[in-house]
Amino acid sequence: MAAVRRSERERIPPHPDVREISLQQVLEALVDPVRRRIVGELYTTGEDRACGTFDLSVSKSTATHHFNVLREAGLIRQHYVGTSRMNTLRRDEIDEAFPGLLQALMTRHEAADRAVPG
Amino acid sequence: MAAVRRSERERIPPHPDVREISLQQVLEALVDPVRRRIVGELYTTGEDRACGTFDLSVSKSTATHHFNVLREAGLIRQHYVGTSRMNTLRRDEIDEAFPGLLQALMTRHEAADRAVPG
DNA sequence: CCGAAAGTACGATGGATGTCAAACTTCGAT
DNA sequence: ATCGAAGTTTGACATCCATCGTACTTTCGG
Repeated sequence: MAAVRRSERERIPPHPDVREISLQQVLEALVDPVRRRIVGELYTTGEDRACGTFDLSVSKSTATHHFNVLREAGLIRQHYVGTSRMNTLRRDEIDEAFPGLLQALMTRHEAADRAVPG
Repeated sequence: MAAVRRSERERIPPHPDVREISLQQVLEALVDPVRRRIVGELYTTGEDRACGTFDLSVSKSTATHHFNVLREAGLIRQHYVGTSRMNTLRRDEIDEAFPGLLQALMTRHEAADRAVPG
């Protein structure tokens, strides 16, 4: 018997509900430059992206950690496609919980160095 | 005039220019609940406040540390009045550098626990 | 079935950083 | 001149967290 075929639900840890998202956790997630870059890329492209398609300067295990933090903070939604874990920005829900926050953080600022990486 | 009367300028460390304020530093400053509370009180009251008038749950030396971080991040301006160090929110300048950020962070959110403390 | 690809899990580690107490400085008031 | 109030400075400490390497799991293609 081949390996037990787990459903996607079982492979992906749970996502928090919109009502459970706390500002504290969102800020702790977005204060890290690597995580802000991830969200920035999702924000500008507006499409789902596999973990491996991001231009991150960290190892794979560290990247996994960052995606976990983002998911637990309620910022992204994850689902599997084959061996690839796809990531979606929960834009509408975040906007509902914290109006204007994402836009304020993701807008490219003149003086600010790394607001949104390309 | 016995003692050398130092000017206020000499007693207070320098403040960064608006153009030098970085989003990274602002986020690192505002991710701490104590510092976000300080900014929150300044934001809602809109008046200068001495360090001692804040309802913080930390020691004096820790409070000093937090005010320093906020000043170095460009979020507050400080000046002496007697032995009291007064703190002003640099609201206009922050709004210019990061439009909408302060409002998004300081607005009271329903589900979010401690967006703006009292 | 086998191998490669994409991630995950698990320690381990090094650097920040929030915290405090104690000693000190500065200023206003008595 | 002295005392207290307000803050600062310094040093120590504990904890958190980003990071990595290695081993492991799952899936897809041949």
